[in-house]
Amino acid sequence: MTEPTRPSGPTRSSGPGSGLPPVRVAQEAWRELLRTSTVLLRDFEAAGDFGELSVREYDVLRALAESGGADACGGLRLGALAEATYLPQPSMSRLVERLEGRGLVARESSPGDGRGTLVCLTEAGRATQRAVGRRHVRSIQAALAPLSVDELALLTDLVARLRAHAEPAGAGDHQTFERDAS
Amino acid sequence: MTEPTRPSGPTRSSGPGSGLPPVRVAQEAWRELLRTSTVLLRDFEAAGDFGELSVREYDVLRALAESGGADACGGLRLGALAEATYLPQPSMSRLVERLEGRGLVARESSPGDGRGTLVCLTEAGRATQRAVGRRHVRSIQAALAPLSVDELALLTDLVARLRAHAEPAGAGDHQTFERDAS
DNA sequence: CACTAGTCCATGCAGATGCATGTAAATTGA
DNA sequence: TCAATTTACATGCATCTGCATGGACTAGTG
Repeated sequence: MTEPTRPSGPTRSSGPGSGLPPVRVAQEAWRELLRTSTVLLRDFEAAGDFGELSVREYDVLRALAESGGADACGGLRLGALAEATYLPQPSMSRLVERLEGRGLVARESSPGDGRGTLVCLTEAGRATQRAVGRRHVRSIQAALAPLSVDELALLTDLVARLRAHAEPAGAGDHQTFERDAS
Repeated sequence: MTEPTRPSGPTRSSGPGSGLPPVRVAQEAWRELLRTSTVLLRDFEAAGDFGELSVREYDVLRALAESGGADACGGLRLGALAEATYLPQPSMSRLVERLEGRGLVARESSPGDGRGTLVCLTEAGRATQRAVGRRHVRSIQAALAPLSVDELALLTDLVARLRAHAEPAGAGDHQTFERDAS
């Protein structure tokens, strides 16, 4: 919604400039970016992509699944999980607690550091993550179908440049690591 | 994070094709889109853009400010507000209740329909919205500075096309109106 | 006009969220 | 080696959220 005032909305901007004040261009871009990600995420949830999981819960399972997985457990420390999902540490603590209660992850004391907690996927957790992941991937492809592969690559490049320039992460606390990296 | 399998990350895609499987291109685009909007929003909050307001509260004040404003009150019905901000109606009811308690909005029975509630900005609410809005606009411009005006217009166009294709809104309930404008 | 159905918003209640803080383990320094 | 500091999680507590439901009002039908 919004931006109805100008019938010739900015959406049609194909040529440079597009004729509206530069100040507005940035606002427009941010609003559309935020709204689109909100709406798509809402649709994914409504479509049942995540089954019995919340988006955040799925995010945690996925982060664990992507995290090496080679070791005996291949899990992640709680702090790393919190960072990876941009969630405050206490929230992650509770979230993991609930996932553990449902048998999707296991907590074990971090080897070498008695303070740390290593969070690992159980087999059930891995299976759930895979099932949800498959559904979700299909939804994503359907949702992004309006753009060509080249356009998608371009979009990715544009937003990646924005994110790279954003607050260098962990401004609050924690050490700031960028694991892996796409 | 993510996409560990392929060392040559997709981020470098500048030319067409970019050489990675089309399936992955969509996933990459969605993840980067979601992460970027999340991180930027987080930064805006951390920077204090919204002052004493939560993002959702600001969103409500802005929706009201943009809604005509010509009439005696120029407010919006509660349902319209809920739709405009993609919030469930009961949540909006509570949110408005709190904003009213803080003197930022006023509720009055909708004229012509005894069921409806018209939500209006108070003078304090309008002033707050303007102050926050000014700060926020500056933050937005700073955050989007890495992209040229043309690139921003392009980005807006790409995401707008995605959103246009998404679930046609009001899939749940309510009528779906597009009132006014920024 | 009575009656059923539909719309709009508020509320009960259970669960999720996050800030401030507490506890345990590791690190530093004398 | 031991106190002081720092790091890593966990927990108390006060909201905030949202689903299911309720209450008030309007619209549609005979």
